[in-house]
Amino acid sequence: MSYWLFKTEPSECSIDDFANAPDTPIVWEGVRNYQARNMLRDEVQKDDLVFIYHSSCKLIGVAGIARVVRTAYPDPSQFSAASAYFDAKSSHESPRWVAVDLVFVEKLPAIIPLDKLKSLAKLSELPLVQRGSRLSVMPVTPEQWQSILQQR
DNA sequence: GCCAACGTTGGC
DNA sequence: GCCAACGTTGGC
Repeated sequence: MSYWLFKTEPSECSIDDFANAPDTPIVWEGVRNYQARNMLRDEVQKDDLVFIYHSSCKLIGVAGIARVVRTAYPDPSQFSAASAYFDAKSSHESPRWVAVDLVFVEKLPAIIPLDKLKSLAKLSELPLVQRGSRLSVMPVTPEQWQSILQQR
């Protein structure tokens, strides 16, 4: 069992979308970066736990926790011309992008803000707080996971 | 395979 | 909205 952190813009998909549909899998689609894709495809396993991180919004930080219920499969949005995530260079025969499904686990009582995460020495190796890092899917070590959870 | 130009991310 | 940093594209 591994831990992850996934970034999302809450205007697109927020922890409340999970909380409002606690038994409905959320399709985590739209990852369009190869490094992130490779982790989704090759490493994210069923029952892994995921911090849901809100970016590009007023209150930036870790908002809650979700659990993986379906491992990587072809991201449907890449085939949909109407989707913002449409990729004309992908094909059903050889899909370029993958999605996973997540379900709600927990909404944190308060967002753990990015400032706080940056101030924690134990998180210095977490790509999220490293200069220039833009990874939208990243691994979290058990120690980092506990360190973040302690900020609740 | 190099690398300039362009596009995207995401905090501020 | 700005812009630094990074990623991708495509001509050569």
